[in-house]
Amino acid sequence: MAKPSKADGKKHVDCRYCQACGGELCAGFTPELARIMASHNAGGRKIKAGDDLFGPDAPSNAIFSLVDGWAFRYILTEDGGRQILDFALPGVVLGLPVAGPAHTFGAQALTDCIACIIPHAVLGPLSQQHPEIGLRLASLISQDRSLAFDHLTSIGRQSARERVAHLLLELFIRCRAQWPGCRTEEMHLPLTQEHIGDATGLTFVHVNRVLRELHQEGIAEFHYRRLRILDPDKLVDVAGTNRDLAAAWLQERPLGDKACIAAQLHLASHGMSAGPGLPSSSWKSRDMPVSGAGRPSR
Amino acid sequence: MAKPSKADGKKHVDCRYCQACGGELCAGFTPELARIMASHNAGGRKIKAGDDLFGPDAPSNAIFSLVDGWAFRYILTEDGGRQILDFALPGVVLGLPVAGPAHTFGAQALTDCIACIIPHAVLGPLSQQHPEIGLRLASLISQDRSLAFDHLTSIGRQSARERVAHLLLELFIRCRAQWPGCRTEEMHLPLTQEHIGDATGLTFVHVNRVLRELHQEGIAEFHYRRLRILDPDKLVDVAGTNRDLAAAWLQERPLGDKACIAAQLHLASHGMSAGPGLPSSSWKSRDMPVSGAGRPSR
DNA sequence: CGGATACTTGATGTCTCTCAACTAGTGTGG
DNA sequence: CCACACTAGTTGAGAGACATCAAGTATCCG
Repeated sequence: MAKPSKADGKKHVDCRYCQACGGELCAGFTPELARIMASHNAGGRKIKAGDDLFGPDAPSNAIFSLVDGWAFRYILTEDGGRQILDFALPGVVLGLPVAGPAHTFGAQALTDCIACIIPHAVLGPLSQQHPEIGLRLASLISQDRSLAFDHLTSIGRQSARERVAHLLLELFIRCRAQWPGCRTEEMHLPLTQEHIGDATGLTFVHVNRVLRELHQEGIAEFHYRRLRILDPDKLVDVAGTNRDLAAAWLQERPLGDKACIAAQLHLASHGMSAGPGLPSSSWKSRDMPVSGAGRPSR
Repeated sequence: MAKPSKADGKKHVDCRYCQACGGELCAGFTPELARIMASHNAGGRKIKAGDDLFGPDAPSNAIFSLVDGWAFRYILTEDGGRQILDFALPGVVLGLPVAGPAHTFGAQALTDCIACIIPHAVLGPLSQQHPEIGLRLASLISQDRSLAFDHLTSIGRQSARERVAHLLLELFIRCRAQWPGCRTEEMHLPLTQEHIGDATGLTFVHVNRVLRELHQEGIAEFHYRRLRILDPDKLVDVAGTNRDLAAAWLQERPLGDKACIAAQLHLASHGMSAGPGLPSSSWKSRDMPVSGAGRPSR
């Protein structure tokens, strides 16, 4: 994935191999436009797990399209707390232009990452020639916003138990949408319980207790970066997720009702992928793309 | 404001009188483009206080630019709860295109409202001819997102006291940015304590207790839809707001530091407006634009 | 294998919710 | 201009969810 084009020293990411192009920034663009986007790519930067893609006070001057790896966006509070705003899977576009001169949030890599960087400066002229870019950006930010609204509702109106279930389900569904070839109910989730706490507005101690509960009840298990969905139906139930939100997560693939989500998960666990399945050997390399931390075990 | 152009029966809003054009959708557009936008306006719809501009399950097929009045976006949870996502002042654009076919949220009028409606169907072709529209939309949604991120952080990481102070401060600052002529520390805020609760993830009972506290401590007072900032500095302090967020609220008008916010508020209370002040008689009509509920008293 | 990180568990405290009754303010219709 | 009904706000008591503090154990990774 994201093989460097031509020479290794050359920093351009070859969009033909860019996972990000599957679903996000360049999706649906003509090959010509995709090529143009690639030519404006300032570099396929590698970011190590734990490092910031950009800090909370960094100027907002470029688009980061996450080609490979996991990341999250966060805000630091004045009293030393951290709120995780959302998690970013490959294909997600971070660091979109904002109103002010700087972001109010930062983005940090959870695993080693590769990001495709397009300076804002080229966006204006580029979108003049290719108007679809503006609308594409609007659509991407709109997805961010939907997710943010969803988290807001979860944190504001759900119990700890529901919030944690909600987050696990969200990440599981997004993962499956991202890697359709992955046909297992067990996945690598490069988070700590502290990340879950910071995303759900809880302490990691309490997250731990909630996870124990969910495990004891046979609903889901999360332990040292491995997530197992034990009972999809119950999980959907506890998460209190409505079908619309799930549909939004699945991006352009609306579901009929809640049962459908569970059905999807069942399909997953029973190895009956909906789309044309990838060879089973390939899920590993796609699910755990780049980092050492991304390895299932060793 | 928003006088119907030409005949009263004709539904078009004359953009020359549209407050919304001051800061949002059409801001910075050439007069020609503004005229084109106006010509695509499907009608200046009036919505009564308490009615939905669009419901949570309504198809997402048009842009609602709020010309006059207050509104809020919300999500209803499965267990009958409501989460208010954000409040919309005149100029805000609601109902932007989303990824899926329907919104996952609804929008409800707090006061009588006038909205300018532009069908999504015309956006594609229009943005082909006028590429700046796409980027403008992206920028507007990005502002939504910033606000959502901010609320997320407040709900996830602040105490009840801080959350309420934070919301009051946000609304106060946004109001002042909206109506620069308004030079008083007392304003009309068409909310109930229940709205505040639903926005901050608290019960209205607890909101009430927090408001009593803030009042007793001489920080702020909110009572029957009137907000009074008693001590701007303390309020900023309690809200735990950092300058970046405040700058984002003030849209394109970044502040130096926290003291600046307080300074702004002081200016407000002392009648020293920064910009070219409006005649003092005009603030009333601008602050309480349309509705009966919007009247200071009678 | 050893240090560092992540996870686990218990005891205790507190913030916020729930339930319930009551009061104040608003707006309508006479 | 007043009375009434309705909505919004107020207050108290008690319970529960979650945080905090503190000490331990498991897992990872070099």
